Amino acid sequence: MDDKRYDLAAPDMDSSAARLAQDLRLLVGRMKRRLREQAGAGDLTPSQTSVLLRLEKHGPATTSDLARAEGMRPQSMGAVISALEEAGMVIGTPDPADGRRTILSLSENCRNWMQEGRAARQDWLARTIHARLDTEEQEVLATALALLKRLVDD
Amino acid sequence: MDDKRYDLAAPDMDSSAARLAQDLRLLVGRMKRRLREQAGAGDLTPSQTSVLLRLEKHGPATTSDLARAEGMRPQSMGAVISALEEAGMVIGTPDPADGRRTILSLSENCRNWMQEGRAARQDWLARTIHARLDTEEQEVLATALALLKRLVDD
DNA sequence: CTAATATCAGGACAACTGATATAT
DNA sequence: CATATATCAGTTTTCCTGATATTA
Repeated sequence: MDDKRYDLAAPDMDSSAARLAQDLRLLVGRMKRRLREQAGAGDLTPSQTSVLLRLEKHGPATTSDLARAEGMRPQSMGAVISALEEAGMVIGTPDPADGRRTILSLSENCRNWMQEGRAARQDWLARTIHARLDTEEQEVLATALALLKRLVDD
Repeated sequence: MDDKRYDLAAPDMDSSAARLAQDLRLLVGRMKRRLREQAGAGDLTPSQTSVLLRLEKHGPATTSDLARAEGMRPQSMGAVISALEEAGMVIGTPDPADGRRTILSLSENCRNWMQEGRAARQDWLARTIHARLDTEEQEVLATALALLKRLVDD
């Protein structure tokens, strides 16, 4: 049914997947840079933001839990956590039931910070989505994100 | 309280924007890692792939042109180009009309390589989109990508 | 002289791998 | 002993900033 090859060099052929791939690749690169740009101005890095929102949503977790959830190595997540602990956003307490584990949870300061909306105001991406996309467009984005998850979740 | 999952982080902002932002941030991180993963031994990096596809689509360009198009600094693009020149994929010739410029174009080898479909077969992302998303879903993705461009272009 | 192009040099960041100590 | 957690140390990648030479 599909004897067509994925031939990027033939513009006359229906290669919407290839075009989508290129657009997506470009978008990921730009988004990555944009997020990092914003991180310098007092914001948190994307990884840090993601961790805080995850802890807020799902409750306390260990470094390994978070690494699995974000799809990165425990060592890499360890560095993210260290930065958050240093910033006083996250507190680690030993698990009484398992001496290997350290349970990470949001600090009181961090909760206040979030409740005051400072997290949201400093969240460039959320701010921009809110400002630039209307409700209907946000729905399209939500649908597309679900599709994109299929691509990266193996 | 569980109903206020997202409200904690954004009491004065549309909660769906915050959730979308988190999902998108997570996706970008995972996609970035996925793309790098796939760039194995003889494969190209995402930036390199993007440059080749752009040259193929829009014709010869200078380092600065490409940097502008991809949203990065000329120095950064210079490194990408150097790698592609080293790999024999891209050739630079001086602009006779402007001594500052070097016009970059695809090498004969690179064109053959693309026409043989090897570029596409090595394009994990295009392959995966084709395999995992049907036509309708690809349209949703295309629409969403247009929206996302609005967020990063500015 | 000012602006654009390209490149050299050095740095920051976020991920990686490998090795190790400790607890289950 | 085998497995899981966490961390230390070093590396890689990809982008960045700053400075400089050259040409328009």
